[in-house]
Amino acid sequence: MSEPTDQATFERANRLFFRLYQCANLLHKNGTRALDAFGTTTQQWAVIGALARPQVRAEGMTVKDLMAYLMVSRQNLSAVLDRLETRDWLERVRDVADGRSRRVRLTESGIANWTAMQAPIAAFYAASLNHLTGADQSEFATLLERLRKGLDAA
Amino acid sequence: MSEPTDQATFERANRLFFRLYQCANLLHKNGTRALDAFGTTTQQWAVIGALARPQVRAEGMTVKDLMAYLMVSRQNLSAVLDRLETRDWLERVRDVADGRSRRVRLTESGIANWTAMQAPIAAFYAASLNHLTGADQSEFATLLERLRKGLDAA
DNA sequence: GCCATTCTGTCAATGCATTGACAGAGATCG
DNA sequence: CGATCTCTGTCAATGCATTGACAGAATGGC
Repeated sequence: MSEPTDQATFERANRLFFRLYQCANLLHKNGTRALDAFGTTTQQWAVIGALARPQVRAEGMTVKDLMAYLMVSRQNLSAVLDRLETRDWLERVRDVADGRSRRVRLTESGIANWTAMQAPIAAFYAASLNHLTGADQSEFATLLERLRKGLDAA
Repeated sequence: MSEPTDQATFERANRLFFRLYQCANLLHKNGTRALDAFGTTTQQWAVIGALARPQVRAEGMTVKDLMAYLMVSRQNLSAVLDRLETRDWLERVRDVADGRSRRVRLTESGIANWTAMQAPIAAFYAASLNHLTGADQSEFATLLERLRKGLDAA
């Protein structure tokens, strides 16, 4: 094996990012379609999923922490939270410890809907990961995490 | 090694898709930032990159083929093409073989800008892939391709 | 020639995502 | 107490992305 040329290195990276771009679009499109019955997008799915975690469910998360967790802007997150709050899936309550913060918490209705969404989500996962073994998926997640670190620094 | 439980399988998939979601957002944000000097987004970058390929550059691509290649909707692509056309980076010319089609082709200005963009793009690639070896990247691209097939079917 | 199909474009609605700027309320520190 | 910083929310602009619906022009089959 000889050293790859700069050109080959560039094209390899190009292929990688192009496929990432395609997968991201497909995730949004088909993920949202999978949750069509709930009128829920992948972004809302991510927000609810974050709030439904066992260690979070009871007390909720501050907006700041949710921003950091999802890595989206405050203005963007605010709009998504507004939509979910309007539907009564979550509520924003003042933090007793710090009056500036608001804790975002799933309502009972939100938890019920999240529970109901598990079946179509599992089906979506199964169909999407059809060509990937369990080991592939673990490796995949590791590579994504390394890429995330690099993208964060870039 | 025992068989993984359904719960573990679900959580592995969950982690995978969440990281994909994060990487996609970071790609858009930081990729666009890398091309800030050109006022070009990652989406426009993808379009120009498709049209700049050697086998395409001379004759251009039809809108239909570009849609299939990028896997985006006609209405979305149309707006992106409008912006690039306004900046005189590309042109839409009638296909001589089929009057319904229009061939989208880079202008000289578009090609010049694409050439100038190569350096910042290479720098972005290098920084983003800092934690990934060449072998990692090849493996990564393969996994993304398998996921794309699954997502397409889902 | 006529009809159906294809290719493209547009209009409208909705939602995601960024940035910059401004504001108010609460916390913190001197 | 007063200045500063933090957390949140909002307004505005821009761009990406989807869907559904309608329209016009060109092609192809019969």
